[in-house]
Amino acid sequence: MSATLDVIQPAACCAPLVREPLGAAEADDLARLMKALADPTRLRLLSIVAASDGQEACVCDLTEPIGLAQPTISHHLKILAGAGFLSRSKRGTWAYYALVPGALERVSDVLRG
Amino acid sequence: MSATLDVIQPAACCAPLVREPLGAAEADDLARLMKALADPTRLRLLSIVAASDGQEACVCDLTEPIGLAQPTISHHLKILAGAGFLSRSKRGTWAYYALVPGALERVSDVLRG
DNA sequence: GAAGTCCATCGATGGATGTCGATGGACAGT
DNA sequence: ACTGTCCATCGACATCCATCGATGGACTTC
Repeated sequence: MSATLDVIQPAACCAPLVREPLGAAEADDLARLMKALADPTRLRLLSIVAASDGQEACVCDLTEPIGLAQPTISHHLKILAGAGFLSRSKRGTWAYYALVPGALERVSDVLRG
Repeated sequence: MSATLDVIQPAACCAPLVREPLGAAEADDLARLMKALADPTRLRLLSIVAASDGQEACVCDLTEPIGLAQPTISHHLKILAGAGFLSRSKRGTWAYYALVPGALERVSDVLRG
């Protein structure tokens, strides 16, 4: 099986959604992006990263405020990165996750007319 | 148990998300809204309704273009209505689902800075 | 009232998903 | 080398969820 969620989508997707009916393939792509955002833990992770200095944070800064086990945090961060909302860069022992500029805005645009 | 998804949320929710860290309760509310949008069938239903005349459509018009069984369509429509994105009004034998004005825009606003 | 259409609910089922403990690799400091 | 910290992967488990067939209520038309 191997997940296949490592394929990074550019995090745009489709037409405005309320203009004309979505095709099945477009709906699939958009739903995959929305699924990444449809979890309270991931939303909190996104907002913490976004509010951090330079809009990035290392995993060690994220584990405690969320209050879940470290593997769980890693799991959610991987999903957010796989959907194109976060980018990962390792510096020394630490892994820093940063907000990808424009990714959230592109999803936001699809939701408006 | 009894579902408890019939409690209709006003479909707004919280602060801009990238300004300051979301609290656990706010994240829960927002995630519930995003979950309703995180399914390809529901996204297609929303877009068909939005593109229809008067931004409303009856179930009979939705079953065929989606290509799923009628109970499945009803199930998804109930979820969208429960999240405040659609409203239901019965006229004669038909049940019409209409887009709730501003509901999608409010979610869209949370995603922007 | 009988027959037919529209639709919601119910029960069942297979698959996806969130969570964790255990483990191991990579790196820094002693 | 040894120890300790940071983090990703793995395997397991419990729960949620999308889908369907069957059923029944509500309404229209004959």
